[in-house]
Amino acid sequence: MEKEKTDKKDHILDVAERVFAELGYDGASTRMISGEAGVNMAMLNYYFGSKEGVFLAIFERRISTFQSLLLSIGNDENINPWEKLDKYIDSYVDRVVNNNCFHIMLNREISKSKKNELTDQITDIIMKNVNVFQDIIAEGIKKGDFNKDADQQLLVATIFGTKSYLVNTPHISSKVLGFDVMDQDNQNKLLKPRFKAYMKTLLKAYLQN
Amino acid sequence: MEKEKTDKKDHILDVAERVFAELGYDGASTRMISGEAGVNMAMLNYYFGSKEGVFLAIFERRISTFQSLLLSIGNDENINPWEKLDKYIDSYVDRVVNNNCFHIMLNREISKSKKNELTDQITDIIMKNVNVFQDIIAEGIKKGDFNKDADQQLLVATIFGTKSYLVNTPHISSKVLGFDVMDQDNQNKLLKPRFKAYMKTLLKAYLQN
DNA sequence: TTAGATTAATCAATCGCTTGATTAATTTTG
DNA sequence: CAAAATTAATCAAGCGATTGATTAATCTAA
Repeated sequence: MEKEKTDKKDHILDVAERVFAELGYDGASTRMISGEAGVNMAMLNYYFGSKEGVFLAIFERRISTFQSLLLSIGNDENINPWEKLDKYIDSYVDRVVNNNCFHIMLNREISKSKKNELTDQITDIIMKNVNVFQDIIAEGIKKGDFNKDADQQLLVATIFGTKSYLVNTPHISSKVLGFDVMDQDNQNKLLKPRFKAYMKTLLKAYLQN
Repeated sequence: MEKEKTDKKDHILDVAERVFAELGYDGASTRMISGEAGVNMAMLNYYFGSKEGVFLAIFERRISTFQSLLLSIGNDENINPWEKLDKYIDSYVDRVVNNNCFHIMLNREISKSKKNELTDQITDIIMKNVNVFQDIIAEGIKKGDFNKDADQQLLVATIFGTKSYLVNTPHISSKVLGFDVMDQDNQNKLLKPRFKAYMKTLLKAYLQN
């Protein structure tokens, strides 16, 4: 029973994540989510307290493991900055593409220019990921591996922005790339390897002395 | 009266653009927009027919001149691809940063993964801008100025994605850059020149043979 | 006077959420 | 063990509030 309960909650979160990504937080109604998940509407509030509670539950489910994964790369003292960069890119691309619905949802909320409790929470979490990346760059510059004139901050904008463009605006990026980036098969066979290779080449070109 | 009417409509669109950027299309109510604009709610429908009509009016007001500006750069036969790239970046950065509210609004809508009439219209317009950029790159590669191994498509993702990161997620980018990117003074003195210089350096590093 | 501009009042629809009741599962107790 | 008591899960119904939109009355200006 305990197992089934967890599965059901997980199922609701799966559906909610997709619907939020499709229609946005405001555009998605609790009736729609519960309907597509095949549960009574009151269950959302029973399990998660509120609509915002559902959103936060999706959030918490995704971030914890990802966070520690990236940190372990950043703190690994046995590899040099170039290798760290490669590893970071590989892990980041895999994760972001696999959980694209979540990242679409995430980005939509954080792009509201008016602050609120929710955006503040999201900002804090995202900044941790950003800091790991920035530390890698800073270390590489300090050690003399990377070009000291590189703009660390805007480089952050480039890696995370390029990802956002590909994942968060699928209608555009699909037209640009010539295949459906929302299709899981395309993601694994076409998008991921190409994105990784491109990003490494780009960073190498910019960061090398 | 005719003049005043135009001014009033423009004022409504200014307010609506900002409110849409702050709260998203769904999150912004017609009551809120009319309230902040100081007009009766029914005026929105009187002038623009519907909430979506307001949104589209904002859209039409912004795109036409921008479109032809970029096209004139792309079609200029008196300058080489490198110069075109520089000009494109300058114009694009200026425009996007100046009209950041509009672009936040724009990006939020296009990042809904579920298609609708609105997203289709937006997609078409955006693709025109993208195509101008891509033509410049393709021309440069063809002429031998740019590295033929460059990934044209992902380069599109990088320039537009980097911009999105800086402009559309101001809470994040402000923390990364260390100043408020929504402040107009910071935009002109700090963000624009730095963004332009960085983008040119980055593209040069990646595209040079 | 009259067409256009503006208003307050109102519409039906939908929103998130709560309720009270019912069923299913678990625990307690004799 | 089995009856009783308790808890958890699920449901249909409906709440008040808000949404975008419309109406009809009023006002303004040429």
